[in-house]
Amino acid sequence: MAGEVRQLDDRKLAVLRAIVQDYVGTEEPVGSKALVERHNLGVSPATVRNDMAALEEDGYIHQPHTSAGRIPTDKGYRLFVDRLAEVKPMSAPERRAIRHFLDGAVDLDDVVARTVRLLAQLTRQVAVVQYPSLSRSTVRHIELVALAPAKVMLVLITNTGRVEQRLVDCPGTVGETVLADLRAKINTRAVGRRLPEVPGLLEELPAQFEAADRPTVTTVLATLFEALAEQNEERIMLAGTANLTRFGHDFPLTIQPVLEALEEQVVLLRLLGETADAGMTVRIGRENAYEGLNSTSVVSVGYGSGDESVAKLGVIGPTRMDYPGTMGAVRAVARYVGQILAES
Amino acid sequence: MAGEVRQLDDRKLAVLRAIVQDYVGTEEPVGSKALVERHNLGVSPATVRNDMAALEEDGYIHQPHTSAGRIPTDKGYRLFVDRLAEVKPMSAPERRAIRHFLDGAVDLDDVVARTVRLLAQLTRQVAVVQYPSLSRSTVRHIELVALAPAKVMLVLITNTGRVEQRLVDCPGTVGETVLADLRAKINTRAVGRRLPEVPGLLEELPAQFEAADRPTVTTVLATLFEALAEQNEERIMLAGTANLTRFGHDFPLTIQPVLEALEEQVVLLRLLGETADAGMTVRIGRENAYEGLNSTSVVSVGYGSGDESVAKLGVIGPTRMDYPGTMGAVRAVARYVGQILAES
DNA sequence: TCCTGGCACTCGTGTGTTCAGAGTGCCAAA
DNA sequence: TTTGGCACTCTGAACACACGAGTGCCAGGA
Repeated sequence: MAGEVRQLDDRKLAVLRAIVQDYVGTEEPVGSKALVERHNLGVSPATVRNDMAALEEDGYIHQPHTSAGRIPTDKGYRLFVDRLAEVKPMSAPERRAIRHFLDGAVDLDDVVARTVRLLAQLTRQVAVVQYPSLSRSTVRHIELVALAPAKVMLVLITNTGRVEQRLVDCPGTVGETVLADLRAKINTRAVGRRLPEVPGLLEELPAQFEAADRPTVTTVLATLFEALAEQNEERIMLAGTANLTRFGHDFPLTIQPVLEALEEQVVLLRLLGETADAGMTVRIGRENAYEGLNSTSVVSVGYGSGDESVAKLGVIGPTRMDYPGTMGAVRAVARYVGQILAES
Repeated sequence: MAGEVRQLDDRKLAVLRAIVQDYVGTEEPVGSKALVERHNLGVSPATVRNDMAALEEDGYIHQPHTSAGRIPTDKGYRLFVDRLAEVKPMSAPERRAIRHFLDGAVDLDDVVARTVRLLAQLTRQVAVVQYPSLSRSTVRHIELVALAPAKVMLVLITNTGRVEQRLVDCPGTVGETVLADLRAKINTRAVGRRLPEVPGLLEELPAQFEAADRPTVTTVLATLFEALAEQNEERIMLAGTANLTRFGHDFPLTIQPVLEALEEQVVLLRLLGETADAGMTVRIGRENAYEGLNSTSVVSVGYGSGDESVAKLGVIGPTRMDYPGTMGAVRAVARYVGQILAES
């Protein structure tokens, strides 16, 4: 009886669902009596108590102390998300509002900024949006500008509207004609290609220049390759940290590690990096690798201009969050951002 | 006796200084007895009590409740900052560390990112750094790139290393020769000039082109002027919000409005905007216009590559902060950032 | 076999009381 | 003008206590 993996019957699942819903709503441990009052389960409190005892034995719920109500555990939320919750679709007016808000954006920075604010507002939690990644995007244009005799500004423009610039210190003076030639040759080969492929396509380029110019060419190319490869420079935008204070006064001390985690771009990038490419990822409590986020859940999803995702976005909230609503909002926002990016 | 503006004698000032120092250190109201024990004032507690009564009557300190110690008021901190505190210079090792940390930066973004983290760490408070403003900087180069027959990418590079790009939709097809001509003419006139002067210098440019090309030229120029004038797009970087939790548990509820204020770029920009151009600005408690920051102090200062400041930076902390230390750190960091910018 | 009502038990929370300590204000004396 | 003394105030901690919510278990019934 004990320890065995028990097949939970429908009513036990219904009880768990009810517990999660009530606890998310009230933020207070929920007892058997209150449960049968608010949900018409068709059974008496005593029956529910038996089910609760079973659920607790299996680790889905937990009692803070004897004679208190029950609280879902991470495992309980996991079951809820996997089998009991439906993603709650946004209402038509909400969808219109999202659409309208994002349509006002003027450039990539603005799209990301608006997205993250929107997400924070919709979910009333902390929102995170990763800038479209370089590695999946393609080259729209590469520009070389002579700033000084031996200084060249390199500008890389991608199809997602992202611009990277690098200052190149050349070994010698750079002639304008050489620069023009190089610019033309690079663009002919690279435009429209994905960033990671570009280095391979430009390898034979130095050989086409006179020996005297080759050091310059290789220097410029080296910097370009660096810029192309620099995936870890991926930026992230954050909003809604003020919502942390709403997390409830039951664990206000835990707010500090969360704030610390949010300041570490690396942590956030890794967090989003763990998102599956397709579908939505929900990491609950201790499922998160970073221990500062052990009492939070992360809902994240990829978004992109076409079928493929070029970056991730998500929200971070207490494990006790409204999963269906949050997942609905995250999915809807990701979808619309993708559309916006595809249009521009 | 009462209500009159009283000239505070030296000992009263010493008492106020001692109160501020102790309160900042202990975060607890400070009483007369503890005061004479920790600072050798050469008088008895009773005397100090008399002085305290006078200071309270004049509004420099305040009692949370009868029979509690005294706490400095905003006015008290103001007097302390204006007349009693010396900016505490950084030690030589600290200065070296600052220098070394900032020297590692590779581009403007990195300089700002490092600066803000450094400042947050040094002061253990929330740090804010404004990107070097466009209006004070000068044009290093303006580049025009044809992306498509009727699409031009405009890139503006300033002497502070900042890059602004704009996508221009032209009324008709743009010839490469026209573009080259325009690029040359713009750069001849604009390079080295301050951004606000540039529009005036380019006004007569359309007249130098053939009638057929004028719509394109004016469109490009209009976008350029927009980019030049866009001062409110000034960006800000933030770090150290986790330090808010250290603010002390005496007003943990006030953390929310502060977080909200920090999320509003507009608020932060206005905050820094109020900084005097020369010298350091300290805004204490209710001196801050934004009411969410009524229980915080803002220490800010301008920084720049030369003599003039091109942007501001600062820290936000509880009114009960270590003013001499904070001011020293802010000043030192601003100075070194200025140097870094001047070198690059 | 499963559900239900009843009952005794546990334990956290909120309330009221007490007590010690810190700090003050005031006064008279030096 | 400073000082020591003294009575007074008030907060915060510690403690006791009652209340109530919630549980586990058991015996009886469908």
